[in-house]
Amino acid sequence: MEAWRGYIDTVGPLAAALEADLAPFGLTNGDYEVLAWLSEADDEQMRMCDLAERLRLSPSGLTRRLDGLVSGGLVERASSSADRRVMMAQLTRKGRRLIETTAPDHVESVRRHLIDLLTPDEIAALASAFTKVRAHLRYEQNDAS
Amino acid sequence: MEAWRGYIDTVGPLAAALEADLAPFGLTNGDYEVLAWLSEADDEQMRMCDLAERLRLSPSGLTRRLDGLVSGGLVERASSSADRRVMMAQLTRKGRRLIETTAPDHVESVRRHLIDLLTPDEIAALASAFTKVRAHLRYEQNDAS
DNA sequence: ACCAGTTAGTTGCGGTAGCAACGATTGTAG
DNA sequence: CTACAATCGTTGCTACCGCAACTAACTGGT
Repeated sequence: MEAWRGYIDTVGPLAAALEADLAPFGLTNGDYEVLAWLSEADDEQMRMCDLAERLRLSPSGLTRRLDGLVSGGLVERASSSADRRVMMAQLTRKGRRLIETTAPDHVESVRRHLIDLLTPDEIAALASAFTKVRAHLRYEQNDAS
Repeated sequence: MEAWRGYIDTVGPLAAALEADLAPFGLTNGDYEVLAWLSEADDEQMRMCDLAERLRLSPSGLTRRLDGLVSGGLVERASSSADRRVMMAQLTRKGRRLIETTAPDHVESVRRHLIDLLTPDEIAALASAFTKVRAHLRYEQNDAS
């Protein structure tokens, strides 16, 4: 049970530390995640609803997060020709440049604050543990339907 | 690095699942934590600033969180006789009853969603890992001062 | 071809939290 | 003793996010 209290006291501050490292680039953790997913997607674009699922955001949350990125010129909205309901979030050239310069720094930040502090065994245990927890959460979710 | 992505995708939903289990009692995770800390404190009361630190909340955040608990009759504000600047958050009888009935359920919820899914080795690795990360975060924080 | 049901995205609203500013009190030096 | 600094809590402001409601568009059965 002290593992639980340790978890509680670590998760928040860890996220805050990563966010602080990202601040010089003018990005929040959430913004970074958007750009990272888009940069890995085909044609550097994704449907809003797919993106929302990836980011574990509600549709409205994603709409507003994208508003910020659009006004910053990092992402563009483009309507799909195949389905006129869907809006594609499309990475701009500026957005691509920013994520490319930011990513190495962010990866280094994650290493410094987390990965490099742990033994390979601990990292494997973490990965295994979170996989199990996630599987259980998904199971419960489907169970309710 | 897939450990990291797993972490990201697990932390949020896990907190949401615990919050959902707490909802029938009319409590959020944050409210529960306030009551839990107060119930363990001497005289079931704590100074606002000490409580804010424990909860990793800013002073203003705690003020408003307490507003909610006070209007729900679970906590009272009491001024300190020793130092007229400080306000004590004091658990009420109603608050004590609620935390006493809620706590077993919450502990069971944490077990079900997390602890019982893992091997003892994994739990130990988690505890060890978070302790290291927390120590490193504190070190950096002091370094900046 | 049409209508019910589903899906996609946006908007209004409420709840929560951080920062900066403030008032009040206490501690510390000179 | 008095001035200056530090501490404690609250409030205004802003930002973020989820839910519910809404519009628009697609889908499937008849």
